[in-house]
Amino acid sequence: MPGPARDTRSSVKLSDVAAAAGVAPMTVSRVINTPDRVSPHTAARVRAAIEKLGYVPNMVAGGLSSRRSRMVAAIVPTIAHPMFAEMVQHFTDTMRGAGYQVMLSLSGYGDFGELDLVRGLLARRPDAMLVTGADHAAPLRQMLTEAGIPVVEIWDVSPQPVDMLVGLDHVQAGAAVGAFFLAKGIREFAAFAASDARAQARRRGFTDAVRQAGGTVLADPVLPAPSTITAGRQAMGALAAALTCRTGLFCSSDMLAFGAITEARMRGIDVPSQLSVCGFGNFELGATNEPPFTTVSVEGAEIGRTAAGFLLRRLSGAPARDDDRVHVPFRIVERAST
Amino acid sequence: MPGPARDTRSSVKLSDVAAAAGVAPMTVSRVINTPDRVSPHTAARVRAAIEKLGYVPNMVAGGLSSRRSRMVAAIVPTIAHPMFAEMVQHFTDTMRGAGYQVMLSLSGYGDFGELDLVRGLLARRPDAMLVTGADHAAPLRQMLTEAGIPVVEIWDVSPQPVDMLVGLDHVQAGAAVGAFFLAKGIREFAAFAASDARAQARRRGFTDAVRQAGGTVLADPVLPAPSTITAGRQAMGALAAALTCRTGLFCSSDMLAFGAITEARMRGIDVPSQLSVCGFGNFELGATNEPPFTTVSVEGAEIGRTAAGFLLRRLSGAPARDDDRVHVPFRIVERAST
DNA sequence: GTGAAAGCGCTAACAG
DNA sequence: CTGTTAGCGCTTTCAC
Repeated sequence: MPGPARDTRSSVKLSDVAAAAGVAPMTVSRVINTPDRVSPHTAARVRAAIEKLGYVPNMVAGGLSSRRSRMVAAIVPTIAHPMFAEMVQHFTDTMRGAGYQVMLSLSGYGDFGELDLVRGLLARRPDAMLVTGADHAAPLRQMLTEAGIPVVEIWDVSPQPVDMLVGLDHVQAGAAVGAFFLAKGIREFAAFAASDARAQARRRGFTDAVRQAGGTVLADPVLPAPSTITAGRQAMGALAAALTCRTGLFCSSDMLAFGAITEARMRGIDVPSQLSVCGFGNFELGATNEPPFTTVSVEGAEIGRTAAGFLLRRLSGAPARDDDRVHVPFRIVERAST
Repeated sequence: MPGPARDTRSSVKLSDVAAAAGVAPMTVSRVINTPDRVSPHTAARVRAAIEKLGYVPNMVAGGLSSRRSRMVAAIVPTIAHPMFAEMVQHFTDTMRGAGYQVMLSLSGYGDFGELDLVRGLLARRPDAMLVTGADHAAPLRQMLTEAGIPVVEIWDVSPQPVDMLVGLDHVQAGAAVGAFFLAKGIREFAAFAASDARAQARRRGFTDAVRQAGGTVLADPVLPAPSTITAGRQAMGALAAALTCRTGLFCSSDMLAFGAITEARMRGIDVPSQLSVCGFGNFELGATNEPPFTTVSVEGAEIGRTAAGFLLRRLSGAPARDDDRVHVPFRIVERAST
């Protein structure tokens, strides 16, 4: 038989409340989960007992029985990035508003052991799952599929999403920045991009676009992920000597752009007449800088809310639909740096 | 009897693996949890079956039975603040390294509904809990105590911690900044502080210290939490006219300090000769700024790791000790702004 | 080293 | 509207 409790923690359980209130355990369960199916009078008595005993329901037991954990798992690479922090914040807020707890996991950059991470999360039987990225290895895709729960992939596009998708087309975003510079008559370019796949996709979209239009790419160094201000300053230091005529610089993150602009100021390179700079992410940093700088704005909050909305719709029983795969829009916010 | 599964998700269970491997369910459980108590040969057979069937253990069931969830709950106000982001990152990393998943909850500033939040988390029967702040209302304290699990409070000090503590003395940090300015011969002061309790404690420590030394506090506006660069710029705009002689400005966050310094530059106020600025948090922003600015450094990473270490020690069965209540050190990092 | 039996605390389904 | 019954999938304990 099962051993004694490992400790005496909160041993008050549903049946204790039931006994105290003089009702069946099931009635207590109903008061907690479906109060409108209990007479107001009984409910009041039960609630008094709950209060008096300090009863905290055991959702582990409830989850085992009902096969619903009221919990969703979310995997993001980091929360140090304002975009993800904001997205996570809104995702968790929306989910909690609907009665779901979010179990957040930080995967770091590099995808090492993402399969184990997902397995560990699925072992907790979440009702749904959010994952960052849409380019998963086959075993991971399979595990996600076989879990039989709604899955939403965010922050990336894919021709073959596992299930739902709230993605951003990073290549297209980079290309848009290229077109933006080209429209200003700029013909020399540089790109600073972090090493992660999404940053590189933006960089590639950018360099491909400007080269196709006959532009020259002076440099496109790969910088460590996650991006830092320091990396931007250093990359700018290295680029400075190569600048001859007006150059369009695209940075895969506002952190890099901020560093680049700071370094340019120190070196007497004028922004925007000698160096035209566009960042990515629309962090507060860029808007309040002097000069405020141009950036690509992506609504992290909207990604979080949309992803949550998709999962909640499915969790409420709605079937899969065509429109639960969306690309989130981005827009170039033009400021004084270009 | 219980209904059919709500869905067909991953119906492969421990007993299926056992059947496939030709052993008892208990043996499969041992292979997963205590592999050294199973013969290598049997273990290999079981592992093959697990692999073949794609079995993912159900920790909900396991948790109900063993009364251990291998999960810890953590509550922080926000992850938008680099200090908390870093702390959370290291806390979760350390915990995961020891086999614990972290369930992160963001409480926002304002403490509204923190009791419900904690109740909801305890319903999941975490093995331990981290909470931010140490000044909790009585019902919350009681709930935490009665949960019977190790609790660590961080980021604040308290004469009466619920259990363990990894705290920072914010009043003392503010006072140290005051002393730092005073030692430079500064006699006029200002403080920009966010409205949250910790920021106000730092502000109070600062203003009390400088007033006690005969200094004058020109202004100490309360700004919205969380702190933004914009708020710092605006507060600086309002303060500018009042500056006469060299003034020491303490900001409760590097965000505010950054905004203040940017605004000062725009207004032709020289830093540090006319305005001496010290921030708080040691964000990358301050180190890379021109001029780099002085700040109070607190190791978020260390708080996270220490808190995790405390919980893990307790979880491994160690009793409460005197030294599981520590104050984390802070230090003033002097840079060009002072 | 391995197995069998007995629940962990809760809820689905059915009965009244 | 309320109660009864039978598990959810796993681990504890004890026996071999």
